[in-house]
Amino acid sequence: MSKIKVSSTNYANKQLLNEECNEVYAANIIGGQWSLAICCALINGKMRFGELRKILPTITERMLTLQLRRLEDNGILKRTVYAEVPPRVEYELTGIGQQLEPIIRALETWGQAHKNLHL
Amino acid sequence: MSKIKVSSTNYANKQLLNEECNEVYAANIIGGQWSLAICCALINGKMRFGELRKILPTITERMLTLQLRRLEDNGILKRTVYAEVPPRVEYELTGIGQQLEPIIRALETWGQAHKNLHL
DNA sequence: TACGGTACTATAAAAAAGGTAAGTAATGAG
DNA sequence: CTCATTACTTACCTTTTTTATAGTACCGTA
Repeated sequence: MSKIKVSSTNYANKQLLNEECNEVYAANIIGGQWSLAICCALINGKMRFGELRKILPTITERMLTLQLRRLEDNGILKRTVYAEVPPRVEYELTGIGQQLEPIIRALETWGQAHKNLHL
Repeated sequence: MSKIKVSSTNYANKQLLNEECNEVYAANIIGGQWSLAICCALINGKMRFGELRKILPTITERMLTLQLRRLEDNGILKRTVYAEVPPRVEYELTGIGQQLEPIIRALETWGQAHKNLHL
């Protein structure tokens, strides 16, 4: 995750799919390696950066920051900075972010069913 | 998409998430650039390779093949080869593949809502 | 014999995503 | 003054995903 190259075929293809298929558009928004896990963690309420890091023990700080920024840019979560030292930053789902919950639950159920099939 | 390096941290992280979160596991299965679009196309019934290619005009044959193989390996779709010349191959969703439909619809609705917010 | 249609495969390269390691700022505690 | 704490940032590197381009087998038709 970093800068995208707007001149690439890949970029053009993504744009095209995003325009034509809202489900692909949605999948792209929640589609980073850690995005869904982060959303899932925030379903139960706000959390600090460090708490998220504990819940996702193997994520690097860089990745956590990047994914949080992307989710924030996409309006999925809200970031609140408290002017304290040491700093305190809280993350919480926005309205549209909370509307992901039924989708997450459905994916969870489907994933479980799929796993059972492939035992 | 090709061989994965089982010794990479990335691979380990994915495995871990897949084990712990069924929703992430599910997202990984339907999470290629074209996978959802392919599933979507197949919701209305079986299709041939060439038909899929027409629906996704900018996909390369290689990508279409790779994604179809992956979906097949994951039991999302079934591939039927007819011993004819020129060859004919049909793809259709399996049972678990069809169970994706409500999820796709939900993603579609959510995607639309999200787009409206960001106009 | 050359050609067309279908569903691929092989190889290489580009682009995107993810990981490693180190550093930063501000402040209060010791 | 030094250290610990928190939430990052930066530069660089590896892995994974996607794209580009060319080529294959088969057989019936012209």
